Amino acid sequence: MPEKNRMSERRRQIVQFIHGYLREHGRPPTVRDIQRGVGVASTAVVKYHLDRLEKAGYVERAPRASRGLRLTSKALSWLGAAADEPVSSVVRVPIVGSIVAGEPVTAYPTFDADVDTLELTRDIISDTENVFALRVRGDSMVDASVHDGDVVILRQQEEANNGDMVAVWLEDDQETTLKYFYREGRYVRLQPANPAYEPIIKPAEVVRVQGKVIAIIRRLAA
Amino acid sequence: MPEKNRMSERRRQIVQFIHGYLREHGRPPTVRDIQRGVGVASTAVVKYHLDRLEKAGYVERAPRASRGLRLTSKALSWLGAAADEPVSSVVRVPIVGSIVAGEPVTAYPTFDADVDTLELTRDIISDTENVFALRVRGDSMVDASVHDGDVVILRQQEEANNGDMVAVWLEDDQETTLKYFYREGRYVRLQPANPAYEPIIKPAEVVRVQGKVIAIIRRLAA
DNA sequence: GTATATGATGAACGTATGTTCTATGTCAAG
DNA sequence: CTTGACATAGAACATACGTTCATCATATAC
Repeated sequence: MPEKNRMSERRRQIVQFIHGYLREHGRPPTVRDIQRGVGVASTAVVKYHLDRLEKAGYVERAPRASRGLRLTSKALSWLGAAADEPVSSVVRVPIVGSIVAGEPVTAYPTFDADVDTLELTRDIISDTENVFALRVRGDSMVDASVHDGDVVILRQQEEANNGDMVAVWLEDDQETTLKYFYREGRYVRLQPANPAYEPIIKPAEVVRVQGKVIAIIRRLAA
Repeated sequence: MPEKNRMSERRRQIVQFIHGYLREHGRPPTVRDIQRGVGVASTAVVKYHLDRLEKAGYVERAPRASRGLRLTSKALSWLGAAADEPVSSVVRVPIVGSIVAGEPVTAYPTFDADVDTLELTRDIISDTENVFALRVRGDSMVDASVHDGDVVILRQQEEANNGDMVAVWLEDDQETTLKYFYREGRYVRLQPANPAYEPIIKPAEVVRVQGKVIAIIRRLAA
């Protein structure tokens, strides 16, 4: 079976060329620049790969604008070109996956090349140690306060204080959920943000805190 | 006596616009972008000033190439722009104020020095035109989906499409609120995100859209 | 006055450039 | 063998965009 995350050599070539051209000329290349740069005979080939790269989130484009091309942070980190950005209060955070009912959050990963990343600034997260992001998928662990498609930023930790919003793995239900955390003796009360929902009360030993939510970002259709 | 190094206001405008455009879009502007940006009626005017600027060593151009334009270090230092800041994906957005019941959102401000700003990355907002941020204060216009302390990112616009989340000023109630927008004939239905709340229905003429919400950021206690 | 430089206008013109369409070859899955 | 993704080619099209030109107004210098 073909590796799912393998990006074709041609695509890597193109991203690399764009990056080089940008550094050299101070403007993005045209489709035909890329065509010559990577050595293909048709502009349609370039267009084809740019479409794929855009869909994969490596490139953003301004339709019909000449040189309307920009590399995303994902592409830059993919190139290992993070050295591009100097000082900057920009922080790159890995998106380790999605919250899906039935699966635990995977262990905090090393910075693999093709881990999806999210760029944030220190205006949003002040500290970057052990910070990671999760994309919320589906409604299973969601109440009115967190929606499908939201990105939650978490700091990895096993303990939580009362009132913290945490991602927890429930051993017995075999699922991850986002809730407010309250310790009550040998039990843990998991309180949905929406007061209309009933709290979940579990023995402490089946509740595994995976991380504490430090920010929630919701992007609406632009 | 006119100073020898005095550069016309128009020229300063143009250099400034190029610099801003570059930071926002990651590519140089076209002649027509500049034309609109500085408000002249003919592309020939832009060409004229670009020729002068090139001769004076403020810009370099690649003849006949679209967006074949780059600012020299001379231009950058002239602008007081700290050296050659590489095109960054960081965007600074003004926080124009808070949403408070009883007050309209102030008009979109010019970029004053002492406006509070928020740094975001393009991973969060892709476009920066007319984007501003509001801090949500109090609960008066809030439902379960937006909380006190949240920051909402908006693009300023007077119209809205059905389903957009917008900030609207209600003439008769004299207050601003965040709701989903639905046009229904001569009326507008303002739908809270929380289905448990009742929609507000108003005649279209008392509903003034102030901007469309493109992102919501909630920071929890670190 | 007559010059001369500066700044602006509107209308072209030519080509650079993104996009679309049709067609072809390869390769793995069924 | 057929089917369907993937990659490529070539040609044509529509328009985005740099450029040129003729014209006009307003200064300052001679």
